[in-house]
Amino acid sequence: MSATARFTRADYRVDARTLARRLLGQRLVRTGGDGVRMAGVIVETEAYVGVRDRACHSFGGRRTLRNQTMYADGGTAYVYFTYGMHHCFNVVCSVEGDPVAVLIRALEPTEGLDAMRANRAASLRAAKDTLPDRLLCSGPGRVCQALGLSRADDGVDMAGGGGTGLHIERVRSRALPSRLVAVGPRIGVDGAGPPWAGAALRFWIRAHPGVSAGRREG
DNA sequence: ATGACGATTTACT
DNA sequence: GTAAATCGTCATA
Repeated sequence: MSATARFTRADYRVDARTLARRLLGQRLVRTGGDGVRMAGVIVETEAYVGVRDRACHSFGGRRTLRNQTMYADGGTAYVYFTYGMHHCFNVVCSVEGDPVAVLIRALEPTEGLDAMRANRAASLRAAKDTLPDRLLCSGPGRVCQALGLSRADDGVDMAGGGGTGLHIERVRSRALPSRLVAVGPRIGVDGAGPPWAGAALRFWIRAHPGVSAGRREG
């Protein structure tokens, strides 16, 4: 079997904007505790550029129990809990001590769809086994739910050789052509105010149906 | 000890 | 379109 190239430590040690752009079209792979492999192509990301970014958890050098993983080395998973019911999954980038990360907002699911559907349907009031593919991973909370990511995965090393159960596979050596990539303001950060609320730090594959609800234009 | 607040999603009028 | 759901974390007292 041919070894699929994984993103390495060096690949992750770049700035958030660069990584957010480069992750589009690459494959996120999650192996659950039961050995079930789930995967999807990353179709929407957001860059959180660090201490100067008012929308970023590490703004002003803030360092707490919740966000300390942002200060880890590039290639570390940062998973946090919000709104009392949802998790969000980020990939820490840059180097240790520089609290920068990329939020994974949406995937196009490609492997383990049954497991994802089971994970997602579990929380829906009307348990539907007919949940359409496009609703499996089209939003940051949905991504975590589908892949079974929680705070237990916070701090996991995605770049190490060992089977941490979470890594990114390089399915294209070149970045997506820019004509296929749309750029716009991040979602849900209005409270940060200008210029950060409106900064063009969200990246997505133009017109892709997997992008989070109502946000694929641009 | 207490109060306010989410990098969201779902359900409902 | 709007509003409810729901709770860990953090800042303030």
